[in-house]
Amino acid sequence: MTNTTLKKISEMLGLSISTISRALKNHPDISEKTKQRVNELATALDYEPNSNAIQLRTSKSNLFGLIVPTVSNFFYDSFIASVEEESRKNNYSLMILQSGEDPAIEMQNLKLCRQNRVSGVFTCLSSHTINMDAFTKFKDLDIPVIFFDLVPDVQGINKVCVADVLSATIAANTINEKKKKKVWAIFGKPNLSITKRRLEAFKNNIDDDIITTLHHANNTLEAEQFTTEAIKQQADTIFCMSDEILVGAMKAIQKASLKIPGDIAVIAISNGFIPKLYYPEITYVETSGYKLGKLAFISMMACIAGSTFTQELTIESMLIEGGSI
Amino acid sequence: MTNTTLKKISEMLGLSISTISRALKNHPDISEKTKQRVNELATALDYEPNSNAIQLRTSKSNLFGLIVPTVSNFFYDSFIASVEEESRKNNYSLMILQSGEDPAIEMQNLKLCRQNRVSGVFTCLSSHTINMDAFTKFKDLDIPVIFFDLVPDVQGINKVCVADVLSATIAANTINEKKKKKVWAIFGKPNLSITKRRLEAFKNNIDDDIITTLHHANNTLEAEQFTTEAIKQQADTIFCMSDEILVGAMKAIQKASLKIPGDIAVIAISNGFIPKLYYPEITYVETSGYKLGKLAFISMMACIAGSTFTQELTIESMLIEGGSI
DNA sequence: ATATGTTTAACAAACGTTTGCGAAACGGTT
DNA sequence: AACCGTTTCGCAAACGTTTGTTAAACATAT
Repeated sequence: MTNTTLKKISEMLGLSISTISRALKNHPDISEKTKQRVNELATALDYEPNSNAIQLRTSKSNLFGLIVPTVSNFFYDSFIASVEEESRKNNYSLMILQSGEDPAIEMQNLKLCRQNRVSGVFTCLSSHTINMDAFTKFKDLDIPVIFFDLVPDVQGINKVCVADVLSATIAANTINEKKKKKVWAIFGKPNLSITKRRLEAFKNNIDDDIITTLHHANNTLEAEQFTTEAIKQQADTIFCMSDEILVGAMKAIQKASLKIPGDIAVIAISNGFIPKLYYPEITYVETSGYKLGKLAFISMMACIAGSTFTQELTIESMLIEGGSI
Repeated sequence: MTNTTLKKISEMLGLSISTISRALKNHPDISEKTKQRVNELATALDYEPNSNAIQLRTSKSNLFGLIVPTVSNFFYDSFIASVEEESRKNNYSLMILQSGEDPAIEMQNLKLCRQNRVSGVFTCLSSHTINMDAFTKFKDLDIPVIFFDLVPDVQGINKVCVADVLSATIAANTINEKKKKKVWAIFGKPNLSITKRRLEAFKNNIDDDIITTLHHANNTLEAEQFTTEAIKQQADTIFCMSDEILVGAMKAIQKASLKIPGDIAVIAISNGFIPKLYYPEITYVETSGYKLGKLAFISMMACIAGSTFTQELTIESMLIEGGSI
């Protein structure tokens, strides 16, 4: 079976194509009687407008691109879920692309976005991306770009991020209040700006009389090794900058059969899923991918609506108490 | 700045639009000299073909739709990651839609797929979907549909799923070999066919002399409650049909401070992410979303290539030993 | 009767491509 | 000089819409 088009309907009804088009859009030029005839036949034939034709004619695409290192990640998946939800509600579709931390694929994905004439793109830079040239094309074409999470350190672009400084500060203060003595703070890859900000804020806010050591783990396994070492050194608290780190830390703690928080306390910055898997649940400072998605969408809609000045938005974070400290 | 089009290039070069089009596609009718001139200007102007125009003209969309209850799920996210990867490699884009278990939204999403003239759709039915009428439209339009994971119980459609019977059988056999005495087997929602198949296979394969009780948990919390009860009843093994169940079970076990596998053994059917979060790692029968995605894509490409007969494919599962049983 | 206004609908161009067909331009053969 | 075969390119239609402009039909007022 072939798709029904305006032409098909017009021929069956002996009307012109433009009349059909206007009738379906409830244009005042068309009489009620014809509108009714058209609508009846249209629904009978299951007419569904061809998006490609519409987009070609109107040069409006109602499509957003979303580029992420990988979909399979406890932070990004909730971000995506959130943006998809809003997009659908606002009559947009979402084209999702993964860069897999590969700048070349990232370029290819950006090109795909342009070829599909997206109305805007949400993107999280892979850690290796440095060259921002690719994004100037979007500026030239007036296609809004919203950077989220790992945002580049340049001015004049739209960014939405979690409150790195605030969340690390909250974590530090919580440790202070609990009168801890010896803290191992484990951070992620040292070159990421997200890492730098969290580390800086943590260092600046942790009490001076607490013995604090700072570490960088590149992955879960390294986090586990650091934690094992921390246990040997009789640290009383582990701070984890991210879920990836937390998973490693917990592995080490379970392996050593330590009681939380009696033998050792744990506190993390997290999206919230992982901390709730353990008992007692881990106390964490929430950085919600879901909320970030909502914020990113709002920012996008502002751009679409014509807002010319760029903005840097931040979601607040708050402490979610488990029983781990 | 406005987009570069064939027309623009043709005017600047004093050639016709069709010549430009052919030159860019390396058509033999065009002389090498003109091809070179055209290509140079095209790259200089950053020409990027308008997908909408191409798709309109050729009525080929190079777009797949993917509908899933939610992106934010440890099985679906890896499935999506897998399909996206393959799609990109094969020059297709992916439009991702969430149904949120709501049949109405599911209908809306299917309509969106049709309006965007997708080349095919991957879909996982939300548990409440029963009416298959919506999918007959796709059959009428010759748009292939690949059902995955939770597939409907009807004939003549393309399905890819994990090997439910096999994986439950493997789990049962593992328990048999370990000479366990008292097993609590916790399954998911009773109305799902995936639940029925796993339950049936498990029941049929577990040794008769093992005291086995079967339970249905609708969510993680219920799984936790069942497990607490199991501990009270001194069960020596917990079988978890899914990650959702496993998370609940582990919560209860940690709460009771039991040693795995000494005090209680655990075995699950899982995608693999959750089992590796604990120490010892949980022994599980692998049902990989990633592999399922690959398989689904292969099935899709077969349809696209013109394969007319429908197929039901299954990925094999295998036991991944942790230290939990 | 003509003039004027209102309702209703058709015409045609445009969006950016692809592609079948026709036609210049050119060289080579008799 | 007439013919023919290539090479190289342009013309025009089509994909399915939207939308500005024009035009028929009819009613109302002078």
